[in-house]
Amino acid sequence: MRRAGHNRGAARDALIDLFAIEGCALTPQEIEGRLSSDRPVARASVYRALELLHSLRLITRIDVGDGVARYERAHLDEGHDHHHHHLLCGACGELVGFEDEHLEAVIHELSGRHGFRISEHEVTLRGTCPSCR
Amino acid sequence: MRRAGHNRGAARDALIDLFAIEGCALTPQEIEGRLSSDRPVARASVYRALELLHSLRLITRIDVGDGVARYERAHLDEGHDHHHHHLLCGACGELVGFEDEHLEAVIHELSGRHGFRISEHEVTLRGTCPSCR
DNA sequence: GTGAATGCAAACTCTTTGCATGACT
DNA sequence: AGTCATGCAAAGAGTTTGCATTCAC
Repeated sequence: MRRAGHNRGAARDALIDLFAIEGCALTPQEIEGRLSSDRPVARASVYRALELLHSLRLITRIDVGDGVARYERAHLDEGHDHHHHHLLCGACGELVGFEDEHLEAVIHELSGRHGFRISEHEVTLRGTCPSCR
Repeated sequence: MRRAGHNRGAARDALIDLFAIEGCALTPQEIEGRLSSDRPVARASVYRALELLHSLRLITRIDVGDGVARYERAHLDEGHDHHHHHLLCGACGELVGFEDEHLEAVIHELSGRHGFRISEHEVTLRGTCPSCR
């Protein structure tokens, strides 16, 4: 499916496998670490593969404001849309995903009202997780 | 009002003045540029003042995913809450703010349902602005 | 006068790029 | 064989930190 003019290679394969397993957001560092325990992958290859997958809309980039990028697979499976957003704990840094169809509905409705043609949206809630309260 | 144990200085004064004028998100680079046309302010002082104001909750940090931080004054005035979110044009990079009380209501309602105590939230819509269509 | 804020410059981290090597088709 | 992905190392950008100086109280 990604034979949209791109070959496969060790780094890309490994990245795809990782995203198939891991559902939520990962930083490039985490990705490099996980991959290197199996077969070492150069940092540059991680970034290049991430860029490619992102441009093909197979992964989503998330930025919670700590200066590092995070990526997770795009949840665009036909039928049930597993699109989700994130809760970030300011104390321990835990990042968890959540879905809310009401929120999606409001954003979708909103999208028609500002002259922009909206293609993506991102919602981040910050606070304190149950364990850190 | 920010005599919460902090003195004033040229850099902080200038930053506060700037945020009083400029309502929407600015990057540290933009801030340094604007301030330097008046009285030069060192980059380090910009970052330090931003950190301070942010820790005092007087400004908000926004990250739209392009690798640079943005800050704008916190719209927490009593009475009318001018809290807003952002539309980002992927083509020209323009960033504009919008308010939507319906969206706020949904997020507020949502906040009680995940065990987290939510203190902030951030919504970014990405797409194409009218001029870039 | 004392302590805190500022400026300068160097250090650090994350990310990107150039170029040669190696792999996939 | 030819093309494209990978690895390594160096470059680039944004941000942070150390230390001496200057300013605010």
